[in-house]
Amino acid sequence: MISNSEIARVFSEIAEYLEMQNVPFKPRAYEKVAEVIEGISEEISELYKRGGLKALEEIPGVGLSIAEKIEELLKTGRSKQHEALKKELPVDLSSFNGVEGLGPKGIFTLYKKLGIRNLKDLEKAAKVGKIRKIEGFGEKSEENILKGIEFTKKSGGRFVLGSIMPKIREIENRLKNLKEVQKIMVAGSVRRRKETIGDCDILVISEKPKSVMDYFISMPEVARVFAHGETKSAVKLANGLDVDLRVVQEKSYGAALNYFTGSKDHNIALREIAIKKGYKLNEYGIFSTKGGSLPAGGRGASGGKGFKQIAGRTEEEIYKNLGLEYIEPEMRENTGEIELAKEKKLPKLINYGDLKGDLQIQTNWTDGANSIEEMAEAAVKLGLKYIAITDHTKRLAMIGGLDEKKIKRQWKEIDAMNKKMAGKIKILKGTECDILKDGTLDLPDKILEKLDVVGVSIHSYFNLSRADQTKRIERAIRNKNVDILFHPTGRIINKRPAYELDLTKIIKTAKETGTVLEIDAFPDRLDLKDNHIRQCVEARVKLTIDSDAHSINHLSYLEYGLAQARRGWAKKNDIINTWEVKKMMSFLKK
DNA sequence: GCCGTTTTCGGCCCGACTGTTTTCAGTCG
Repeated sequence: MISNSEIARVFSEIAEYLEMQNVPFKPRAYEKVAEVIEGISEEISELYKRGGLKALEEIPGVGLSIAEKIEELLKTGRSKQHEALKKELPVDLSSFNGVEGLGPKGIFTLYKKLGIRNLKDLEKAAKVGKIRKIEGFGEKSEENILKGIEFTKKSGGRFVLGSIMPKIREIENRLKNLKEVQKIMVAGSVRRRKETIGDCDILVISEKPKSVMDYFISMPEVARVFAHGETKSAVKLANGLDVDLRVVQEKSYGAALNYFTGSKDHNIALREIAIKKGYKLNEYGIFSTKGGSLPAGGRGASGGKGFKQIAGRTEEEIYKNLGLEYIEPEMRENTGEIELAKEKKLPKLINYGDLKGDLQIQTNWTDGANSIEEMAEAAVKLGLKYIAITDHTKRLAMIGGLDEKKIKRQWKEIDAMNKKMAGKIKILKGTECDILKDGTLDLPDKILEKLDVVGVSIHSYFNLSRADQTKRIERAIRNKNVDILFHPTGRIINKRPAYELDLTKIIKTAKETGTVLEIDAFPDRLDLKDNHIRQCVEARVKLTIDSDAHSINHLSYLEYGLAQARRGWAKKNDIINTWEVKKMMSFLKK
């Protein structure tokens, strides 16, 4: 059955084909629908099975015409319109992704004039100087295309947030230390803490933008400069990350921060609200459009001239003037937060720093790098009050998974360590017990019932059918000794997709059995992911945010799990390791 | 092609920068 992301890809390609042919408005409609579908956690096929065409039309951005195309895709796996467009314009759209500065119009021209269909054709034509001869292109654009091809070959794709964050913070701190910089903030998808980011937007207030820009484009890690202006510069770092720097005035800082934080859809919705109120919203502020006249356009024209600025200094006053509650950056995806903000009914999100414990930690008893004591000491430094030691079990023989005998020996060490560290931290006896193929567990019940924290997870047979995988997991969490399902979907970002499973069903079963689902905070796992988290919160299934640390350096990954929890609209009370150890344990053992 | 406490028809977000132009289209966010 065709998956949500495959459906989304078909629609985004239709959008691009239509864009190439200069069709008005439709591209945006298809593009929007692709984004929405990508973000839906339930499989569209399930939705359709349940409610037919009607249910499809319930999806925001889907009307009758697109609903029918989804139906066609579900039934035949293909779309006639998509294939017709592809036949008419046989270019490999995905291969051009990431060639900076070349969009649908450019691709169209190059196809018509030179028959370029893919990246290889493009490279060949550019190398022999054919592109510069095409009207609308020149020497410079040809050069940029070649550079773009080089970089897509090298990097390509999006960055895992947790792996790129240290670099971003380093640059942020360096800029912060410039005496010309009064204030600095990283905006964009980084501020919204998306699990992967395509680029990084940095905003500063400065009286001397030129010297800030000059410093920025000459940083040692800058590999290419795309733009270098008074208010905006854009570079690519040697690691492939695109970084944009914008200088704004203090009176527009809040508006700019809001604008550059996005998401795009959130911003569009805000602007529509502004228009209805007789305002204009742009990156300079909210402006009254009544009685003013439009400024002359053209190069260098700034947004607000001729209008009266009503707000813009802070984000708070932007939202306030639009009649909205302040919306946290992690929620700004236009998936219902604006409606709630209108009614002043936004949830109070869990805060960074709210975690008191970590319920998944590996040690050198199996594949971890550090001892129980070292992990505990590191946790104390982070301000945690309790941790669970959850080494793997014997099925993972390769890494020396614990059997009955060995885990009993580990208990003795934990007992001794608890004595030694009494008052500083509580170390809980746990396991990351393997779920076997049939859904039974890798340790006997008589061991499991003695543990403080029983986590279970899948490390084998990723290819079972959806029905079998779901049954397997359900059987495991129905074991009365099981407390938590670790990394429930098994995906590794940019490496491995989630195994086939019916998560909606798992959530239902977890609700019934009181099983906690995990938000594994390891940067390339983030499993559950944001929209799954939201599904759990809505179903009132409790969650835990764990680092899955394999060394003392990994404990700080909790931050990234917490960020996803906020993106999933989780409140403090939805997450059991925000509780004191006593309350948390009595919940698990209930 | 979608959508509606201004609309079931007539709208559809907005500005900076670049390259190739001599007034603007394309791209990006």
